[in-house]
Amino acid sequence: MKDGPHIARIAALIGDTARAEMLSALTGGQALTATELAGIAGITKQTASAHLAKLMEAQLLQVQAQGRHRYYQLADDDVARLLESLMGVAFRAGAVRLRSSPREPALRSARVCYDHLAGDYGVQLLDSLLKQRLLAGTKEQPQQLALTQAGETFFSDFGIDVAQLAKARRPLCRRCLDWSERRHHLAGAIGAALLQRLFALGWARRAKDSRVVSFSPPGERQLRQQFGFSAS
Amino acid sequence: MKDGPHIARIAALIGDTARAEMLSALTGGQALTATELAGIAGITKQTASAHLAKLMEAQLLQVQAQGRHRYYQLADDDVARLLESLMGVAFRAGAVRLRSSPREPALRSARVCYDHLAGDYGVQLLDSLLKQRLLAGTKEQPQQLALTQAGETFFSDFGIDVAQLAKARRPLCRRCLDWSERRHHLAGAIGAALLQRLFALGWARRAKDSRVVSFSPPGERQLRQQFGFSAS
DNA sequence: CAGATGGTTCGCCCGCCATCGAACCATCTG
DNA sequence: CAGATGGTTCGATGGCGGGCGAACCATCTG
Repeated sequence: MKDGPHIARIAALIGDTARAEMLSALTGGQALTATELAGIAGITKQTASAHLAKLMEAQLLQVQAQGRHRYYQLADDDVARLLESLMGVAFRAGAVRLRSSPREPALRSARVCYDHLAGDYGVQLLDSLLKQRLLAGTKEQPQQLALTQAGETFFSDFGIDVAQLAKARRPLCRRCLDWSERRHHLAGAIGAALLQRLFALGWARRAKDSRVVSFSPPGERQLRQQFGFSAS
Repeated sequence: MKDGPHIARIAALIGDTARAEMLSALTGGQALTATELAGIAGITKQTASAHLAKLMEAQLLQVQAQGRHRYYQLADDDVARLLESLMGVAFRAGAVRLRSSPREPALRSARVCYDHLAGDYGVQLLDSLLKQRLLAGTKEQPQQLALTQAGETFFSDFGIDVAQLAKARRPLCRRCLDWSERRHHLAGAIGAALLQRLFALGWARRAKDSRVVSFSPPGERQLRQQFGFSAS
């Protein structure tokens, strides 16, 4: 009856409020230092240090030492997906954080998921790319997405160096399940590059200390026009 | 900084060894009674009862009272997916249950995932179905799978009443990520029906008290032949 | 009805783990 | 070098929650 991997260990790690807070913060994709994380979780450095050590041991995080700072990140986008998955279940269970209710609608509209765009905007964007056949499922493995010929030129025109991205180890296109919309949005190297590009163009920017992404009115217009999706 | 749903609550629930054990057992898809679950988790009925109450409150489980028995099940296949996702991360982190190492290879080969077939066999089966174009991604939403015309007749010939299944609320085809193979296998109503059919034909059966699925030698031959995949 | 079995409720105990203060190392600034 | 800031280690404390025994309700069997 004792089958499979030891779930409880991992779940218990995420199950502590402080650690969950840190992990959630890292879901934003930025690397954060230990003290920043301590601040976010509302605990002292010492305890944060202890927590981070545990998370490291379980390979949920990765560090990058830079001078006297230690930048923590999620180990992997598997971990990011797990966290989003948890949010999905928690969300449905009605366990939405009380204090942030004012910000919650904004989160559902557009937010950073690890390093790409999620929320209503993210979902609509993927839908639109698929409808225009700029992306498509590959033949052998439709769970993987691939750029079509048209898509490749489209993204190049949009200022994304597709060839460069394709060289990296990271999968180019990937689907990621959206907890608020319960549908997929675009992840992978292209997803990340696209979000970066949106920031660079000034169409959107990250809200301070939050995963919320807000579009400028002209940026939103441009987005809708170039990616061709209807008003929400 | 306090964004999104309250992850920790859910994770903490799963993070207790006893509860995790119960949930893992339910990942097998069968409904189990409270005392069975207590036995599996290695605790008394009373504490099991307390745990189950908590899991119910968080909407991770659903009950079905039948006489003096109460049959517990996972609330949803979202929950099942979450658990599989956790297994994936736990597995990678090297937290494989020690005591079951003898059974572990069997688990990786073929097991029940909620109500459909997972493991190496499950993955190969989906691959093969896709390669033969019996299944394909739909145009608008390639994340969803759909039966092709050929697939429909194939499954009908195999003894599965596709039309009947299509009537149900449940999605017909669905992808499910496999923690041991790190690739997808077939879930959804068809996935469930297929596994049932394999049992009914006597090609495979469930090991007692485990998620392991074992194929009979002729059953395996038949499977490889009819679904056309190479030896592993 | 009596007896057996499935589940729940209550109260108490105990162990684990998050938390912090204090002291300590490491790195950067000047 | 001194001072400041980032991070870790250690030890002590306190509280939460999982565990069980006992008693109780519910349902089925005869």
